[in-house]
Amino acid sequence: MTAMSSPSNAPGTRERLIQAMSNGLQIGGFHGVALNDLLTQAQAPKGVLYHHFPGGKVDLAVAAIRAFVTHVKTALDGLQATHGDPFQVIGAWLEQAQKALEQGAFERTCPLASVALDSTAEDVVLRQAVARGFAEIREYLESLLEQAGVTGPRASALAILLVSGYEGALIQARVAGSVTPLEETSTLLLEMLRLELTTKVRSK
Amino acid sequence: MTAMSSPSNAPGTRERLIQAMSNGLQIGGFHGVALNDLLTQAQAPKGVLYHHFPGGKVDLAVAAIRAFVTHVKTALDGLQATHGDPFQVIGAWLEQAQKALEQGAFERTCPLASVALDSTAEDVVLRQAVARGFAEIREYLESLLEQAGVTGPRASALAILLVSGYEGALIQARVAGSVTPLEETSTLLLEMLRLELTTKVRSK
DNA sequence: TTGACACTAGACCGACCGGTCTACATAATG
DNA sequence: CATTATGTAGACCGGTCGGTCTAGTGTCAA
Repeated sequence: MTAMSSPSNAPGTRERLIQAMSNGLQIGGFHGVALNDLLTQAQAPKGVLYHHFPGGKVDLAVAAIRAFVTHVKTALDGLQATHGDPFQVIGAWLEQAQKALEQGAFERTCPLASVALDSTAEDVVLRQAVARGFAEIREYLESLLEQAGVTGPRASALAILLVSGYEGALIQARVAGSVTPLEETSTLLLEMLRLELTTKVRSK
Repeated sequence: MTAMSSPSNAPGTRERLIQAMSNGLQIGGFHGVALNDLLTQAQAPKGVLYHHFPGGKVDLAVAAIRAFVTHVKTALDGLQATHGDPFQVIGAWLEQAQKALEQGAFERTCPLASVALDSTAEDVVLRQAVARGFAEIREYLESLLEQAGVTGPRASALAILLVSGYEGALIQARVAGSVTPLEETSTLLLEMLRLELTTKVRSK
């Protein structure tokens, strides 16, 4: 193995490329982001991209999606460490999303969503990566809800709703240039969750 | 005025272009769709596009967005005519969306969402068109809920949630290649709505 | 030392994109 | 009939895209 670089070292070129692609996907989507821009942003020449990602743009995008999902799960892990109650974890997650939205001036959305929408049926690998990402996040939320006493199928349905509401709210917030859609959606989502949890606790 | 063509006549070239762009936006998004493809699809040469839409691609997309929103509102009007209860109208709307999703083999999504995500901050007109479209749909749902006795602010919040859930569910359904996300989301959304309406009726 | 290998580096290319341009058909208007 | 509006038609262009190619660099192992 080479002296340095591969996994876990400096901000390695490979990682910078992934980071740049992640940014690009959040801002402009898969078709909207130009490879040359990413390379400029990552201070890297063309060849290095082809070296690390033989599959080119698609390959890099898949890596960025994977990295993003990992990032989300890590963030949720962190929240889980500071908040005992699953309900509070989800509340904190939505709150955090709102702050991120404001900080990003409403230009950053979920890369999963953007890739999901501007990919066509031919982009099989891209779609699969997104599908898997969503599934992982849903599973995480699902297990969180189950910890709070919600039964399997119900937890699964609620996890889907949480993701639906979150993604849909981000879309509306972006074009409106306002946090209101996310705010209102979060409030109602949490309201519903609270209702669910108290009911479940009663029946426990 | 010319003998024929302008508004409401044959399937006019202009309308065919709008229709093609609408398809394109639903399938590949703004950046994902090629003008040449649209022209082939609409059996029209380049010049005719420039004639009808001096602003080019953006102009055409705005028209397609407008047309789509009108189409949605018309569809809701139709549902309202056959279903007296606002709750049933929304239920029928979600059901219809599910059928459309299956018929389109999960490739057609809401053009509002796709444009919202693959447009950047520079695409002002595009963003505004989408923002207005979302606002109009929300207002429609809001008035529907108010008819059912929900008070203003609450109706507004619920309208936002409905759109959020709907859009987010479509995204998940698309990449999953399954109606399940939309099914589950719809069920929970309607459940919440029913709870809301019975509560309101009681307090009426 | 030297060969192999991982990585960096950027010039280059064909394809395609959106946009512009000029030419033509049709038909209402004077 | 001539004129002008409106709409149809497609060749053409500059710019940019993603992808490929060849060359250079540093560091291991033999």
